[in-house]
Amino acid sequence: MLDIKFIRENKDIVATATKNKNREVDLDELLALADTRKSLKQEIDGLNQQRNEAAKNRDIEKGGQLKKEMEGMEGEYAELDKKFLSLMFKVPNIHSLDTPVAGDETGNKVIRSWGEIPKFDFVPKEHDELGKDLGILDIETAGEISGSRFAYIKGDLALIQFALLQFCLQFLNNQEKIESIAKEAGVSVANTSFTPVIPPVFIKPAVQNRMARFMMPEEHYMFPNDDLMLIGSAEHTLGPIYMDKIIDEKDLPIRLVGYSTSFRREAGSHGKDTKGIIRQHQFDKLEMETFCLPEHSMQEQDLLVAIQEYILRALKLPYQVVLVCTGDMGFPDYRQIDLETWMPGQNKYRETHSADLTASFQSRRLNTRVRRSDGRLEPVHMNDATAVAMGRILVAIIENYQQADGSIKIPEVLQLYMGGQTTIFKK
RNA sequence: GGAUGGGUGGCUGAGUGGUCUAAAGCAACGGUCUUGAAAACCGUCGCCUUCGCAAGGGGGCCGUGAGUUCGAAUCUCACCCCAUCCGCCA
Repeated sequence: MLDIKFIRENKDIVATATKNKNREVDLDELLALADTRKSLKQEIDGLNQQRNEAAKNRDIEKGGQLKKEMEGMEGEYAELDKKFLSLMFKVPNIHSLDTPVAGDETGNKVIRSWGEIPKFDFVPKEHDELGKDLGILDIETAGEISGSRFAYIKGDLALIQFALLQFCLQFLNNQEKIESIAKEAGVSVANTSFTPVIPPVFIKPAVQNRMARFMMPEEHYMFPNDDLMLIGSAEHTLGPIYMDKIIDEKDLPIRLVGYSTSFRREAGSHGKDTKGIIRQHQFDKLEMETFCLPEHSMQEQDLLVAIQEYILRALKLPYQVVLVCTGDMGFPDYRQIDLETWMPGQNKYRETHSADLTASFQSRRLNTRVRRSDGRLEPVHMNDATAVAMGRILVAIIENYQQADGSIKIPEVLQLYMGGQTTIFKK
């Protein structure tokens, strides 16, 4: 959510950003509504003042009269307030100056790439075929047991997931490592390490709403009987961790890394990525969430991207860094940077990472503030970013590390966490 | 799931219809004293919103939402959450 004062004073910027993000909001209506709401509130405040005086003087007659006069006004105000807020919630975040302006994902800009696209002296296969042949991926059985878009990840592939987890948590929890990654990337930020968190996977819809994401209920698994829903990302329960709290400036930045399963209904993506485990109803993800001072948040996002790149480089997976354009970026994002990893089986880059800088957009709605050293209060800035989306990284490893005989080499950095095993063979 | 007790400012905690404009303590901040620090003493000290150049004033907030009343932290109802015990359980 934006600040109404900001909208009032920067109507053009907000209108342009909204249009660039393919959203529609009547800002004039919003501002008019804000004025009406404010003047009605002032009227109520005035009457309340009189009412308070009458009560103090035990003036029962005057009090009763005022009470009658005010009848319905509070309800009217509540109605107005509701309308006002529902419009406020429809205004997307503005975007950064360096965000490309374009209508759809074709406007995304590749800002750098790393690694050589591997050349095979055989026709590379897709991960689902390789996985099936090696007995480490069973989609058929999952289909019978749970339906489409589910899978059994078995044997050495399951071990690779735990190795990935170990590898990432080790360095994310290490200050010196964070410092060296930042230094290497030319980013100047605190070297605070990431606190590992295993968060809840259920969330109250009311709290999820306060994450200021454009929520489509049909995209989530909803449990109305319990007033709960399943999270689509660890970000959903990590972000609200300081809801309605004030953080001291000296305690920032706060960096969390959460490991959880993510659940997505994928209602709007029928027929898309139906093969393999690229798009699942359920996948595990290691997700970073950070809180920092406003003046540090761009650099903070740069650090998160540097960490993502560090992980892909360590795994020796070719990738490109994409600055996501206005038409493709998230509703609450100020700047979105995606990483796309090369998938030889599909012969293209596929999104494996996303880094969202939401600035004060989520924190304002969550009411997570920082007390500055001069006593001033303001919303903190928030960043969230993928560390490892397990499903898709497993796909990338299988496809990039496949050998002519159908076996799969294990990335060197993970071998340590797999008892020194170097290759996945058919058992 | 059953029973009981609770949710009050950053924290502890008093307050059971009107001097609550929420006591007191702790923490924090400023000062006095001191070579410095501690202690002691003095002072400041919630959030949102609105009017005002400012000083300052108004309104709202005691888990959330509705209600009763001239007047609600206090009474009523619903819901949420926490603690303890019992039951069940990884």
